[in-house]
Amino acid sequence: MFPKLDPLLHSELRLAVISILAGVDEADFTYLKKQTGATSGNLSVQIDKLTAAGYITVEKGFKGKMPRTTCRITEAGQEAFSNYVESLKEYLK
Amino acid sequence: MFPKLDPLLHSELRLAVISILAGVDEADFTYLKKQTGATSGNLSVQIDKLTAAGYITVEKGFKGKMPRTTCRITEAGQEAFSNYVESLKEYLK
DNA sequence: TAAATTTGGTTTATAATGTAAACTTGTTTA
DNA sequence: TAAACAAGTTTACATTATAAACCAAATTTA
Repeated sequence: MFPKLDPLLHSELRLAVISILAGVDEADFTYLKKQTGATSGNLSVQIDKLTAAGYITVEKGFKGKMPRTTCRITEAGQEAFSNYVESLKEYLK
Repeated sequence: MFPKLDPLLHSELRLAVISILAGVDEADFTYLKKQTGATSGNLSVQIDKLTAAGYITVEKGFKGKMPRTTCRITEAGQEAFSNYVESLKEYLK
């Protein structure tokens, strides 16, 4: 009856990050931080977890002289997100 | 942009419990356990939390000689649930 | 140009949470 | 009457989330 919810996505901040990334080509750390209102530390940790799960990829580079961390959702991430949404619907109706 | 999700409802088991209770007049412990597939311990703890939050009420009685715990959702619980659903939608689109 | 501040993060320590295992109390069955 | 079962509760542990502290490089300010 109630499907299991992917614990990696069932987290407020990680869900917000995936939700943002699902809608754009890429987003950098600073942008994600602004949009989510998260602290840097929390965001950093959650990005690591999503990366470890293979849901996003992280590319580190520079924008001028300043470091820049760019995130993208992967195919696996897109699928996990859509599965999560479908599962969640069972709980909301 | 991303509304805060009620942490009391953003939990797989508590959400399942509220989801069930939102759709029925009342449900007892055993029924909730079967429907959710949770262990008794986990269910007991989560019911306590929902009760402490005022989202459900618990009535203890007997069915014959056996103890029976009956749960109902409160007005506050109904409202919290519907708020939660609305908030969550912001994350899913 | 040296000191202070800001940017863009990471690491780590702690608090909060979730969960299973163990326990309790009473009942039914062999 | 002993063993098994029902209906939970308590407790201990593992996981998770989060903030605070930290770091390095760049930028601004005095």
